Amino acid sequence: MKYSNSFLRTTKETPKEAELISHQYLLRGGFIAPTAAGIYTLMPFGYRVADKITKIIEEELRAIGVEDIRIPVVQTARPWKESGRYYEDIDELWKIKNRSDEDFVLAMTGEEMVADAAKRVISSYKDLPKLVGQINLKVRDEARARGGLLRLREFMMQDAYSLTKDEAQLDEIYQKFIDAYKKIFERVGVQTVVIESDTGSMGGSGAHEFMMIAENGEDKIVSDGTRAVNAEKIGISKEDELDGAEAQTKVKESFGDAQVEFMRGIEVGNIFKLGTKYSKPQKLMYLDENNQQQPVIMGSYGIGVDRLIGSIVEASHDDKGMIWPKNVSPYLVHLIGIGDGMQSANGLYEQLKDSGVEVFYDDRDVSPGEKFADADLLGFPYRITVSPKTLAENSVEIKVRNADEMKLVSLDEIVETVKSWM
RNA sequence: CGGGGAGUAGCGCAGUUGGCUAGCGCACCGCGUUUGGGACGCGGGGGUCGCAGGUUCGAGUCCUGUCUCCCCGACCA
Repeated sequence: MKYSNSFLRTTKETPKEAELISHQYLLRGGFIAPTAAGIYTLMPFGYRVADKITKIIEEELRAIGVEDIRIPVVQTARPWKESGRYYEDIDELWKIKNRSDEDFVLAMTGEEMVADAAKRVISSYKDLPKLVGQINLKVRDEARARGGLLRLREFMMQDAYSLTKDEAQLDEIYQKFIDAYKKIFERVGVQTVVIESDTGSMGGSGAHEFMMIAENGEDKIVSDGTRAVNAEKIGISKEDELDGAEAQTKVKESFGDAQVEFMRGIEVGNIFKLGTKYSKPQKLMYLDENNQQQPVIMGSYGIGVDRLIGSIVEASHDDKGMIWPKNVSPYLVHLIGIGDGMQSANGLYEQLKDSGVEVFYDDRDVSPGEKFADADLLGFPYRITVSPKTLAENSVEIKVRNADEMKLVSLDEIVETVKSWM
């Protein structure tokens, strides 16, 4: 893509609404366009990152046997009334009506819909286990959206569901998801820890969260080095309570005399052992080996895709801009032409494109400084500069975004060199 | 939902005790000069000052109401 053709405008100044560095850079780099609190239009670069994350997630989940489905974003309230959650006064649940005054809810999660659909499929223990999932919009009427992409009212989320006959089968699948999630976060370049968490309004017998440790994360984590829990789970919620006697007692109950430390984190994934919380009231049953009706045991597994984008930037940036991990960067190469180097840059752009390289080409007639500043802000892994200076050596200059050195590579070898990065 | 802050051009901001044609920087358009770290000159375009009502000869400025956005907290599948 050429800069001059792209739906892109970067800004030098930081929009005043942005406090967090990820929010600032994503706005300045034109990755997102705000529309309302917590609701953004994903611009081309933002879309490309989301797309890459999506593909990585799909690959890893298909590898453990998850089958793709699509759950409605506009959901009839009937199953929600069956499960009881419709009446539970969940503030985040966005309730709407159609023109005939019938009740619907927007997709806060998909448990009810999956349980409902599963009734068409499951009748015997021989039908279990089953794994289904999707990557689709979620809508939650959050009391307070914040931090750019870190807490949204509408967002893309991967949510998968397991249907099993008993706890043993659930445990086995639960562990598969933990392993798959670890691979996903590793591939997108985010370091996470798995912690024990509260089940919240999801209900069920257990839950874990994947936390990216970050100073400005919303969640508080208590860890003794071998085991970590969400502070919420052991009844600690306020920051200033952490050193208090009450908090110390709660820590002791959970950790004994072990030395603990407090950390903050961003929750990028969350998994639940739902048990029969949905299957019982919604009557999702199967017939066991002894011809007895049993409720299906469910689990659910989610990753916030948009939040992950924000988290990656929080974790990977410098004072000039973002630093995208190769696997999720909008483009691999940021090509810059300077002065009389433009002609050759045009040619190189076509060559790279023809070779299947994801290359973004700054073909604008603006000063070199502006192009370099944009390249730093946008943060693609490799910058290639073609200028009279490099052409005098019959070469181009390569700079890796997260390293200081630059080096010259001859024009004859540059395409092959770039291909070796793919 | 409680507390705090803010709405003036796409973005960042100024606008005195109410006063004349509402300004500045960036961005944008035209011409020219520039070309390795956000260049320069000259000339331009763009505003119902969040919205509604009120006070006044006169409101961006004062009063009332209302909407929206941001930050802290509560909450958080």
